[in-house]
Amino acid sequence: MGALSFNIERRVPQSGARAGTLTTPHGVIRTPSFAPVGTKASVKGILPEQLRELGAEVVLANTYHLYLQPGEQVVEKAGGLGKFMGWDGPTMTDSGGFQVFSLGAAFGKTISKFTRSNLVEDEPVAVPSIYDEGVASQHGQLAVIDDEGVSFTSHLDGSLHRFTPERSVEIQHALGADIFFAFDECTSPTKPYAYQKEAMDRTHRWAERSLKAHRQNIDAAKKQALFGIVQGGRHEDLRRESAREIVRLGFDGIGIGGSFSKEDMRGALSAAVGELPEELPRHFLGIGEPGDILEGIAGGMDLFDCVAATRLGRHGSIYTKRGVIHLKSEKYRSDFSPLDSEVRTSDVLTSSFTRAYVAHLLRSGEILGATIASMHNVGFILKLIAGAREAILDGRFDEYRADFTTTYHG
RNA sequence: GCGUCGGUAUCCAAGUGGUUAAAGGAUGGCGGCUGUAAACCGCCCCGCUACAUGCGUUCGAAGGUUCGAAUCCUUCCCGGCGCA
Repeated sequence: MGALSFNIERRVPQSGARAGTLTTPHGVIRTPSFAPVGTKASVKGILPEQLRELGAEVVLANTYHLYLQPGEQVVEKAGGLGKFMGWDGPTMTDSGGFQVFSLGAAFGKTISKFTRSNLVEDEPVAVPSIYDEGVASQHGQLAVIDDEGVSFTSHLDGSLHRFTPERSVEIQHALGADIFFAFDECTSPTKPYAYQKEAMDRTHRWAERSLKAHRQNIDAAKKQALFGIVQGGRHEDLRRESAREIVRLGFDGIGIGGSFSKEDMRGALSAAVGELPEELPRHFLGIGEPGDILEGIAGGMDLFDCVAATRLGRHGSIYTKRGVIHLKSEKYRSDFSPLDSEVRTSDVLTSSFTRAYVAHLLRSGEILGATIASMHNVGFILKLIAGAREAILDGRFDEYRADFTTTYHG
């Protein structure tokens, strides 16, 4: 089944890195590849045409967000996600599983995709007043999990909603992305082992139900590919078990999910990847920062997505060959050098702007500042990953990675 | 000239006798952000410092009343408005 064909062109034996092509109904993705995140059918601040020019080959949107607004029927009527947003290339949708985490266990906490090294829950953080009187305050979060699915309180208006694996598949069929993900539970790394195991088992049951729901829709199954998500937190035994189970179920591809601390990422990844067959495409969900992407590639991952590039840019931080710099910092006020003098991100799009100019735009609230910085960052990541692909094909990935990490400090 | 309202920290702006170095914004400084609750969030922002329930200096200026004043009184300076 499935509408995907994955072809690995070259492997780097020692590191596990590989380069290939993933063919979807809407075009080819040359892997390893990075999908800019367009949660609400918009990569914030960047036009689809510009994304293409920056080198993007696939974008990822979100089920929870599009279900709430504008509603999946609207996207379906528009002709699917790609048509709706004016992007004619391959698309992906995430299942809403991450929102189970960010609106649930992580709600009002400082934990996120990554946590600080000490895996102790931080003090709750102030949440916007809109939630004060909603259902949320009764249990301190906007998502509550049971074995069947998850009940959500909309972060927009407080209304109550429910996702099950079947419902998530149904919505994602309507959204119509080339690749979509099974509804999973992303756990907080602060939860104990027993809970990680419980949540992982639940994710496996949900995975099976997702697959079943997907296969029942013959039309959708012909056009769309479904990826299962490996969980298991930071525990390598659970990661192995999860990977085996997800592989056994027979998905079109594998996503590696979870929230962990920096130190755990490598171990969790390699434990999972060790159980994966070569021929399935592997997506590292929510990763990442430049160094993490290279580590993921070295660990055998093919696909990445991350909000960091756009969010950091919008917030005033940009990637440079030396690391992230905070453009709004005083020292760039009169810095008329290019955003990154050492890396040509996209020659025509952002390279002509100076740090001082973009800093000015950002400071003064001009939306063009967010756009330029976001484009710069997305271009930086896409360039980094395209370079990695070339390096793999040329058999010099290790040098490429070493070269990058010795100068990049982030 | 007369009347009237007003002059508060970088800016805007609360406060009108007593936990007041002085609410709240904004600007500014620093930090954070990894399947987007995020064009957002946190900390700092009179000076000095041993960064503390410390010292010093502040609310147009100068005097005064009071145990105590940004807050009350007097005069002066500056600004808005009205009338001549």
